[in-house]
Amino acid sequence: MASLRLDDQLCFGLYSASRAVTSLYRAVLEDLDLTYPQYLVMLALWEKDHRLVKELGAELNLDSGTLSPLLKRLQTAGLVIRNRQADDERSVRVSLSETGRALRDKAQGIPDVIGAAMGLDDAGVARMRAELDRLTESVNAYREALTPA
Amino acid sequence: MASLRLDDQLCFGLYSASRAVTSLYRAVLEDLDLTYPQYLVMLALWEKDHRLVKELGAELNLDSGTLSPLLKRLQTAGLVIRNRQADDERSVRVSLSETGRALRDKAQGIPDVIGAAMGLDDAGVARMRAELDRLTESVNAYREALTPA
DNA sequence: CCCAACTGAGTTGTGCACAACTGAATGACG
DNA sequence: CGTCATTCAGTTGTGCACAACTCAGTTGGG
Repeated sequence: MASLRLDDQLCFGLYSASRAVTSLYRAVLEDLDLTYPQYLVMLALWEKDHRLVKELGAELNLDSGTLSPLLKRLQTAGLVIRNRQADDERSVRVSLSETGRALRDKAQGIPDVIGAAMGLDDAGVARMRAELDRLTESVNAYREALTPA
Repeated sequence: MASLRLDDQLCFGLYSASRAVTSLYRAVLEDLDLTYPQYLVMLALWEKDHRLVKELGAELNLDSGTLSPLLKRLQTAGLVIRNRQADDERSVRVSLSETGRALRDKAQGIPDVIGAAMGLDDAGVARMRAELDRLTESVNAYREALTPA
């Protein structure tokens, strides 16, 4: 029987760590005028441009309720362009603008800064990453079993 | 030189894990009509009742901008009571109502459910918790060095 | 061919997080 | 003692996250 003590709970550690990292990103991303979720979208697009909103949602696990306004803000900032697909008018393709592509240079140093802040070597990062992925998968599977799909 | 690839980044793993766990809590806490941050406040109060808003903020790392409306909602729900301190009119003490204290019984089983969903034994939880705490501390120290306090 | 079911993006409403601010209460100090 | 800085809770405004919904577009079955 696990206790209700705050200190014992892994979830609170996770929640704290996630907020600490987001807070560091806030400071680091100030230069680029991006929020952390916006940065994640840019990362996805720098890796592979011209994606459907649906594809971005699948990669980042975000629904249209989060992505639509976020992408609208990125478009207003001049970083991305949105076009309805001709062959399927329901879909919207998101592409980097020239400015958006250029911003990648300014972002080059960010992963190293974050890595340094975490104080982990490559092996430590890889191990923790693997553990977190396993935990995410386990928790999601459990939740999906609860919620009748 | 770390890459800008989304898959490589520990931060994204952390972000995903945190959201997955919160999502599971959403399902589990539905019965109690609590959100996850509200549940954290209740945990803190079940552990030690009659706390100042400032103390809750220090324990949960939340400022008044988050806590004030959250506590107002808990009060509206009849779970807590807020009183200005007589000896220092700036401070507000938060106490459990009878209903709030009673809710603890309904919450007893939650940690075990979450533990089961994570699929970790006690040692695994303890180890991960320790790693996350170390990471949080490291990241916060780094960020505080960046931001001229 | 038609229509019912489904899909994809967007909107609305709620509740965090957090920065920046307000305003009252307290404390420090010259 | 007066005043100036600090402290504490609360408010305002922005941006996620997510549920629930809308609505146009597409698809599949009869």
